[in-house]
Order: sequence, then structure tokens, then C-alpha cells
Amino acid sequence: MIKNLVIVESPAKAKTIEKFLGNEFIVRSSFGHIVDLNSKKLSVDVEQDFAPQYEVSPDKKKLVTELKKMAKEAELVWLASDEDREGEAISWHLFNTLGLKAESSKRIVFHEITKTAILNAIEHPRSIDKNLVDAQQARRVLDRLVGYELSPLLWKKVKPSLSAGRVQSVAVRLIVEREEEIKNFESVSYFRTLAEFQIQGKKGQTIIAEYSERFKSAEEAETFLKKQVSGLFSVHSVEKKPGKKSPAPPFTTSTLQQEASRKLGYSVANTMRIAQNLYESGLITYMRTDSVNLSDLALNTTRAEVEKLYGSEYVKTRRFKTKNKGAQEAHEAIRPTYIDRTSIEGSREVKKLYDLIWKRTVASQMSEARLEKTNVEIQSTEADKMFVAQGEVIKFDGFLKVYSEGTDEENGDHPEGLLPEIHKGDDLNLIQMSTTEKFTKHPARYTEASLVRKLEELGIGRPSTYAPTISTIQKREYVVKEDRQGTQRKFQEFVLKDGKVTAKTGSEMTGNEKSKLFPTDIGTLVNKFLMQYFDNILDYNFTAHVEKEFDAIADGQKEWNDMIKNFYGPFHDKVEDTLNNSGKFSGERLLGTDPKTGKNVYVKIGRYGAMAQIGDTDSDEKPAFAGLQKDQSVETITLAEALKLFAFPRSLGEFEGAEVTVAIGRFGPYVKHNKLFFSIKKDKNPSSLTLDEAIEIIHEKREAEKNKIIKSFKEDDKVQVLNGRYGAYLTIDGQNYKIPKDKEAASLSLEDCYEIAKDPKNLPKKRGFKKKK
DNA sequence: CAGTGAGCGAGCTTCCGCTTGACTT
Repeated sequence: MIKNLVIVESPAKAKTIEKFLGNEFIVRSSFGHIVDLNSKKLSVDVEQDFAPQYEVSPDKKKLVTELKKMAKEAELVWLASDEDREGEAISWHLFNTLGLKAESSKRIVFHEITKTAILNAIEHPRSIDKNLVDAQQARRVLDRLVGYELSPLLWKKVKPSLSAGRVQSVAVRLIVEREEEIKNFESVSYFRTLAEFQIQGKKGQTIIAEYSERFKSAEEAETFLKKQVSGLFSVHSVEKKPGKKSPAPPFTTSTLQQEASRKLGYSVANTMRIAQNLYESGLITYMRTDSVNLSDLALNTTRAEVEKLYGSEYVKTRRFKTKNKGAQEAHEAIRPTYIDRTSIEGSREVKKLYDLIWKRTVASQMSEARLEKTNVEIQSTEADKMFVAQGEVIKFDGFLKVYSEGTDEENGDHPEGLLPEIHKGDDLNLIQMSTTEKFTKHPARYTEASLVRKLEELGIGRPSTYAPTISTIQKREYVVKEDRQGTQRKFQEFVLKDGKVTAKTGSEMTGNEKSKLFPTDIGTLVNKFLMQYFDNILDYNFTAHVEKEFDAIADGQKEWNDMIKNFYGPFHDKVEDTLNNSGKFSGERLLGTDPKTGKNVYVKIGRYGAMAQIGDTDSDEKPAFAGLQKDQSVETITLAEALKLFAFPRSLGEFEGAEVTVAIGRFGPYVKHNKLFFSIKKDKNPSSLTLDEAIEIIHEKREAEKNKIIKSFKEDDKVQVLNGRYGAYLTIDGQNYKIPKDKEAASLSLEDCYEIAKDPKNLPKKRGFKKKK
């Protein structure tokens, strides 16, 4: 007989709480939502007040059966899902699905996993807040209607299998628009002037200052420098001002992702995987949170730790308030569970992330750094404006002590950090002055992490969806994350030294990009389509606007079905109208005419992606088609490049009595020989590939094939033991089997292989998600 | 995995948020 059954959302949380509660309580987890709308259908009854048709999620069936049984046996069931919109809905679904009764179930909430918080929650149960549940239903239904009406429209008008949604489509829009800004950006050059002086009478004491005017042209810059040949320099003013710096608040999901990207180079998904690992080992608190709040327990232990490690002058207890409006704050900030664990065991990447979290948490509870800022103005007898040098000296490091231990570039020594002792009226000797051409920079492309920051700022998406959203827009091929090589750029420079001005030119790399998000042709096209017909949903304020309505529903001021009705009417009309009254949206671009045939040459997005086309679709003759290559774009491809694509398939000659051809397929360029395909690697150009090179590619592939075979059998050539991406596996007549862990792949006999194939356990499991293409 | 692209039509694709494993050839 179970006395008390407590249900929380996360199994790791269940384990911890069970320890606090003693043996009259059993704690189980729901693993998040247990019911959802069916993914194959709309599952919203538009005619019946938008009634959602919930089903137990397929992967939760077994769990629900177990929980049902336990709930029946228990005297009291405590619904302890998170204290936010989704959490309230989870409790409500548990109540309905498990068949609970009001008199034998209670709803409790806590937003930190400490003994006091839990015991306090048990003392103050409440009932399920149906208004909050309704706000969640509105959110769920709205997202379903938008996603499941817009996506099929895209399948018809643009390309199959595409998707659109309240969150992902705005993420794509941000990236597309940033790229447009960059394309339209006109870089302007200017000249920046730096001078190095020596303080008279003080050997070796130098100071570097910048002239406070930037010159627009090389002529202006050169004239200025020539004038300075006869200049006399002295200190016009020295101003010292105290300053201070305060630590950042503890981590939320979004700030953790940003910092781990900046300082450790982790992708957003990688950070979350490692954090999950730390959480499950009990080393950090929950990693999907929008709160910067620390529990009293955490504040106290951190204070003690700071005092122990650095002394009492470094202690400053702070409570941070979240500035983020959409925050629901069901959890604490991300922090080490035990702050006195200054380091942990594990892989390098796990240790580094823990270290980052530890430092950020500790620093947040330390005193501010005190600085002294110095501003020196230097005058020239030959110039109207001042040369300025700025210095910053740390008088008391405070929280910076913790950061300076790591490899943190942001707080590394600034060259202007230290200024020599200098006074008003000091005379200065000019050592050297230079004026260098610089260029204004276009706005930065998004990284995964900076995109998350922007989404959070707009209140779009939640801690649990930032990483999946970024993966979705890449999976749909709306955006790609990649490195791109920049170009060399020349710049001019004038140097004044020993009374002479010399002109120089230099060259520098510009436009190098590392792990940045670029829109693809299809991403750009889908965005254009959605902006044309559904700009209200792509509006950066759309989410903020509906969130206000969800809040009104949660406050009981609005019925959720009314809200959905008001939205759905015009939205659905627009979907229907677009469906019936607009043609295919292919982004077609006329490049020119084919010199051979005189026919028009187009590029556009088709059923299988970007393609070039010779001839008109409505003419009697069927047009010729050719797919674009991976690195080509509908936006930038030229007529000559497009025409080249039609030179395939191209015959190279004969090899071993069969024709060798080169062509470009769905997966890039390939060589075909004897009905076999051989991919051409990126370093070779298919347009200029020779027969010899093709034969070499064939030999390489054959060699690789040979190494792939661990074992084959004369008696039955259908049976092979092969080396795959995930280790050895067995294949019989095209069907693959796993090799049990207790068997050695290389020493399998033919009988062993048959034996393995008999056991259905060794069949590869079907993937949980859909196959690619 | 590799011959496509109009149109015919079958059958498929798709959302956001809450949570972990299971497991890929």
C-alpha cells in the first residue's frame, strides 16, 4: 500500500525529492507531457470551439499504465509538476488521464529543489488552476493551427516537406534579413591616426594615443601627417575617474549557451547535452530555466565559499531579478548543486562546462571590481583637435578574481590598460605616428548562440526549445552553419618617423566567418513567401502579442476559445485565399538566352531544390533541366555558370571495357562506371575531370570497399561481416543485423551468422523519427 | 542514394513545449 505518490516532471528531480520526503512518500516522474495532439492529424475540432483531441503520446503508454496503477493504490496523489503554464497543463492531464479524484489528489509547487521548499510546498497544497491550463491550451492549439495550416500550404506552393511555425519561421526571418542587410551594406573607408610619444625626461616611458578625428580620404590623412612633422606635443589634461564593474547574474539556459559558445566554442546542442549529463549526475541544478534566481540555501553556501576562498572583502550577496518579460521562472538559475565542489571528475568538455557554471555562480556573489579610469589629452601645435589616451587600472579586482583564472579573452590585458605616470604640461617627444585606412564593418552574421539571444530578447521560444529550433531550421535546409573564407583587401597607410612621412600599402584578410548561420535559397524563398502572405505571423511582435492574450486567459479575463476564434477566422481565410488564388512560388529568375538555341535560361526552386532550365515551360518542346550544385545559389548564379550545368552527363572514355561518365546528381558530382557510382570529392572540379582522375577515384573506392569487408564466405556469398560507421555488423542478402556484444566479429563462422540472423533481437530497430528523404 | 523538374494522383511531409533514453550502418 502506497501512502503518498508524488509526480514530478523529471526523473532526476524525483530521485532528489524522494530523499527529502522520507519513506511515506514515493516519487515518480511523468517525463514531461504525457498526452498531446496526434501528430498525423490537425487534431483540433475547428467546428466545436477548437476542442483539442488529446491522446496519450505513443512513447508514454507504458508509463501511463504504471502511473495509473500506482495512483489507484495510493491514498494521496501529489501533482508536483513545474509552476508554469506547461507544468499546470501536465498536472491537469495527469489528473484526467490517471483518473484521479479531487478529494484524493493535491497540486503542489516549488521552484527550487531544497528540503525547506519541498516541505513548505507539502504544507500549502492548492487545486489545479484551470485558467492557467486554458492559457496552455490556447498556446498549444494556436501553434498547431499555424504550423499545420502553413506547412501544407508550403508543400503545395513551394516544395514538399517544408515547415513553418510561430517560432522557426521568425528565426529564419532574422537570418534572411541579416543577410540582406549585409548584402546592401556599403563599406566606407576612413583613416585612423595613432601616435606613440615619449615623456621628456623619463626614459622608456611611452604612451600611445589616438587622434580624435578620423579622416575621410588618403589626401586628408597624408596632409595631416605632414603637418605634424613640425608639431610640438604636450599633455593638455589628465583626468582620473573612479569606476566599477559588477558581475553578471547566474546562468539561464540562454546565457549558458552564449557563454559556452563564446568561451568554449560549444554548439548550442552540445552545451545542452553536457549540461543534461551534469544535471543527471546531480552536479548542477536544472539546465532548462529562464530564471536568474538563487535559492537561500545557494546564497548562503556561496557566501561561505567566497569567504573561505577569497576572504570577506570579496563577499557580496546579490539577488538578481530577471529582466526578461516572458520569463516564467519555474526553476532556479543554473548553478552547481554543491558550490564547495570546485572541480569534478569526467571528460574535458564536461569539466570545462562545470567550471564555467561554477565561476559564473561564485562571481555573481562577489563584490564589484573597483577601477580607476584615466583620460589623457595631448595637444599638438599643428592640430586643432586632441590626441587621446585612455587607461584603466584595477584598484580592487573583486569578482574579476574568479574570471581572471580562466582563459577569458574578454577580460584579458588591454594594451591601453596601463598608462605611465603622466602630468598636465608634460612635454612629449613623438616617436612615431601612423594613419591607417580602416573599413566600416557590416552587421555580424548570427551564430547559433547569438540567434538564441535574439529570440529570447523577442520573447520567442522557451529554454527547452532553443536548441531544437536551431536544429530544425538547419534540418529543413533553410539555413546552414558553416565557415567561409574571406578575401584579401588592400589598405593604405602613412607613417611619420624621424621627420619623414612615407606611404605604404598593406593587405589584410576580411570577411572570414566561422560557424555562422547563412540562409539558403530555399530559406530565402520560404521567408519571402511567408512575408508576402502572412507577415502578421512573421511579425517580430506576434509572439509578444499572443503572450499578452495568454496572460489574460490565465487571469480569467478571457476565454481561450474566443481568443483562438478571433485569430483563426482571418488566418484560415488567408490560407484558403492563398491556396486558391496564387500560383507556384518558385523564385524564378531569367538569366538570359542560350546562345546555342536562343531559348530562355531560368533558375528557380523546384520539387527537388534549385535548378536551371532552358526553354519555357508553356512551349511545345519540353524544357531541359539541370540541378544547381551545392555551392551555387539561385540569387547569384550567372548565365555562363548555369549553361555549364547542361554539359553533364559527359563521357570521359572507356575503362575496363565500359564507358566512364561524369555527372551531377542529387548528392553532388559523381563518376559512373558499370552501373556503379563514385562520388567526386570537393577538391576536384567535375567540369575539368579527366579519364585518369576518374579511374583513380574508382580505384580508391574499390580499395575502401575491400577494407569494409571483415569476413565473407565462399559457401554463401550473400552473407558478409562488414565494417560500418558504428562498428562491425552482419548483412545477409541486403538485410542488416547487429552482432551481439559477446561475439567477436572477425571470428564468426557461417553458422554463427545464421544463428544471429534468426534472433529478432538483432534486427536493427526502426528509427524513432522519419527517414531522411 | 545518383535518369527527377509540366500534369495526372496516391501517399507522405508539418507545429511548439515538456521530458529522457535508444540507437543509427
